[in-house]
Amino acid sequence: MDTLETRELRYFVAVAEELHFGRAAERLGMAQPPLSRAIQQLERRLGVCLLQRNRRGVRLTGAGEVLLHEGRAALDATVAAARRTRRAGGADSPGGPRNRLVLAVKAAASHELLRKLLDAYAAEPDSAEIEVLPCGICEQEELLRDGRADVALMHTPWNSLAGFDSEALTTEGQVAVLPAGHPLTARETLSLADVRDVPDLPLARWPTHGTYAPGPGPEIHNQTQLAQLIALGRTVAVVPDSARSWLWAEHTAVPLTDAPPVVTHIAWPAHSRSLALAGLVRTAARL
Amino acid sequence: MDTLETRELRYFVAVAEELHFGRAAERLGMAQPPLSRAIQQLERRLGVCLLQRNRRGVRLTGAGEVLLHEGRAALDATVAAARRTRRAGGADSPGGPRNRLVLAVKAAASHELLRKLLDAYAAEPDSAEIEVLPCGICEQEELLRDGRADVALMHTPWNSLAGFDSEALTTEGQVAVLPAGHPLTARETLSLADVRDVPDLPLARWPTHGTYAPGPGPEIHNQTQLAQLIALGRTVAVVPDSARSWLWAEHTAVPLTDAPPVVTHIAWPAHSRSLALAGLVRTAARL
DNA sequence: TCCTGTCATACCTGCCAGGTATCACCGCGT
DNA sequence: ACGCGGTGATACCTGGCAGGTATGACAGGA
Repeated sequence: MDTLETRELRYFVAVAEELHFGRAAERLGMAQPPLSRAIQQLERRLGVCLLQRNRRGVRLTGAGEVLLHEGRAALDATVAAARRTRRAGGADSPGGPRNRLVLAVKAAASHELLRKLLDAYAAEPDSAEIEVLPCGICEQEELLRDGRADVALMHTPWNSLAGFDSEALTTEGQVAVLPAGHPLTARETLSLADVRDVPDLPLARWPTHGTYAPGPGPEIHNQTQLAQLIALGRTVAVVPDSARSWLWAEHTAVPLTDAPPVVTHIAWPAHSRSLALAGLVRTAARL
Repeated sequence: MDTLETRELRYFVAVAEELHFGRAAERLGMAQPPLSRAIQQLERRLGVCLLQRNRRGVRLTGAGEVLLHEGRAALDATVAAARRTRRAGGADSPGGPRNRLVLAVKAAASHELLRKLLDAYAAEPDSAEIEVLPCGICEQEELLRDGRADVALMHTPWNSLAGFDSEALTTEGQVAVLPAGHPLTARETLSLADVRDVPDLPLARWPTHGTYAPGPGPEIHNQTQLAQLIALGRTVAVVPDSARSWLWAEHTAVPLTDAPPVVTHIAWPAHSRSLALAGLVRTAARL
């Protein structure tokens, strides 16, 4: 009577994202009419108008926006359930599942810490196998939510810890990375204002949740690309202290006095009850 | 292909909870054979054995336990989606939905704070209507998760904030509530050890998530009952400072030196994006 | 005014969810 | 040893609904 089926949520989210029945149907691999009908049924069952059909496109109502957000969360939870169940599948005897844990890490971030963590955890008795899943800049939240990962290393203020349990591991300052020999490298320290408006060196832009903030600087996709652009004297970047480990000879790092500190956390879905995860977190907290 | 339907999750959770196909089918209002078949299909689709069918009952495998936990979370998320969408339904124009917020509060806890919060929020411009939903001792988490409530007042260390966003509002100490005239009331302060083992006054037990820890003291269901039992000289209780407001003449409160402080939080689902909620939280943080 | 793009309607069909009847199997009493 | 009760699995059928095709209604633009 009043329970939404996953299928209906999938359909609605597709339509709400495309704002176009035809394209949504194509994306779902079905014809448009049954999709229209399914959405109508959904609206009737909920007793709520979700979409405002003006000829020439579709708009979300307030209730539609709510269902889009809540429905996405619910869909994530269901695919996470399927994935985690499959993952737990191989080992079976209730005694020793010998779980695998998938750990999501921003590529090249917190490398030292990660190495220490993996070594320390492997030395524990009964440690599970850890699969390291390298991911993009802000992808960890999504990976945890949809079950592709069980635990992640996150970095505030870039990642949001909302909805996860977490434990802070380390705090570090940030540095400006400049081309070696640039006039600013003569200074002992810099402020954010100093590097934000260098005329010849626009500040590099990282994607936040897949999109780039507008600005003059180049759009950076990975660390190597960034290193190269800095070495070529085309840009300047603000990165955590620990990034010094991958700097080149053509780079110079200058500490920033007023950049927000970067805190590395280990984070996991709040409802998690895995013993292996608990062990990993305990190990991390002791580092 | 690989997406779990809500129906399948409902079925599996029922079987996993009952550990009995017949009873689960009855609970679901269906016959047993289709249920058996549905679970088999689920196992085949996931490629995982979820249940160990020993004649004479059923047991969960490791993967089954994972799916039970994750599936419950996913089901909660879907019913929450439906409920919140319905609730957002009445008002429609994208401009002013005039939302209602449902606020879950442990009955009689933080009464003063709640009054101040409601008054302050009502005085705000554009404040939404707040429906106060009184609930049991540890029910708030469940209400938030399945969408019956949008926001709650919680009290650590009793409530867990895992999976929610929250803002701490007040901190208070705890007091021991004794029958007036009891020898211990002569003391200025007490320690937990003092009240834990009073021979004639066993410590009252509150339910935690629906179950009572074992112990000698009486099982308390509500505050009136507790007040009466203390007044009759049958038990002693440890309660937050603010509970002094409902004490009787036959009660005496003595501060405890080593009880953990009680922190009142306002908490809400981490992914919430409601403007009305944001306003309420802002008001609360300013109190 | 036609044409185009959009969503809704009408109607049909095949599949699958669910029901009934029954089986296979085990434990347990006598 | 034998039947009996209780368990989950199998076989088979059927109705409803998900999904497809064809087409309509309607708005906006040239």
